[in-house]
Amino acid sequence: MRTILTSDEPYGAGRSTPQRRCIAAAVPDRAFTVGELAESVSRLDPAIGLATVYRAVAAMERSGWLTRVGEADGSALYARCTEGGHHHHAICTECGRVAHTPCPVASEASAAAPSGFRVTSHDLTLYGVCETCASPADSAASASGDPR
Amino acid sequence: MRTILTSDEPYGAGRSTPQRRCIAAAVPDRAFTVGELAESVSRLDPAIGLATVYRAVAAMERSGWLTRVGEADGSALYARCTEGGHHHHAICTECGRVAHTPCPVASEASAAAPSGFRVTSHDLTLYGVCETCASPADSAASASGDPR
DNA sequence: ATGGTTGCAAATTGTTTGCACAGTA
DNA sequence: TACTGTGCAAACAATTTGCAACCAT
Repeated sequence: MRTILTSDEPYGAGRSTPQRRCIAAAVPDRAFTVGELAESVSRLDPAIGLATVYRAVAAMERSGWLTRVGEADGSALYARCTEGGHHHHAICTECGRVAHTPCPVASEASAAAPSGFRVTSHDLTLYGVCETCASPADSAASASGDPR
Repeated sequence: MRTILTSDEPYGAGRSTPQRRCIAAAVPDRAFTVGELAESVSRLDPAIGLATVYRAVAAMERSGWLTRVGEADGSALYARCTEGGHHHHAICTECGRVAHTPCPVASEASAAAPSGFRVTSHDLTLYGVCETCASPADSAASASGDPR
């Protein structure tokens, strides 16, 4: 259902406009909120409005180029996710790096759920500290602002 | 950490006022949003304001009498949860009934998480249809409005 | 030309907070 | 009496939407 996209097609849906190209270029390699992305975008081109970023993120998510991976405080967290298939995300609370993790629910929780309860969907997100951020000597790890 | 409370102490913290007693009485035996609760409360006593309900829910949650069990659309879902220990919730999308389910994460996902990633917390909520709502002949099952 | 895209501002929604007053302990 | 709780309205933050001008196709 999700297509692997090349860097030439930022998000295989909709038109390619300078704004969207700029927004796609500003997408970091970690989890981020739309607000954070808008801030980066604003540094590249102050004329691009917040609403445009929101709409672009929606389009990117619709096409599968971006995935909603969780939420920090009151805002949604997004990240690039080229992985296919059903899986979950492990988000480092220090630097925002996102790792994939297999789904333990299908086998365990479904069976563990109350008898008669048919699980139709579930949400699972792991929060923690990644290996890089755990290394004491690694102070240069935390790229920019951290989610949560 | 969580105390088992008797029905005499709606939420073992703070004062007992007519409003809070009313709000506690309006808490349904299923998952609900603060908005839904406020509506029920309003039927019992139209003079009670929305802010008061929010503050009461916050107090109830603080004392452990209520637990945040998930979220529907943009709003938080709460429910009474007397269970102790670490566990998760299975919420019926038809009637809102909440069931407890053991946590499959500690054992599975942590081990499955990328090496070096130290999981500090996680969120897991199962959505589905409960046994009662699955029974075709059971139309009287869905109590009132349903979450989600 | 045609319909998706953008900016801006205004509107929504869920939730919180400031303040003066009322009521519990 | 000393606070905590209440009501109401205003404040807030995240996100969405209406609309007119624009521009990629």
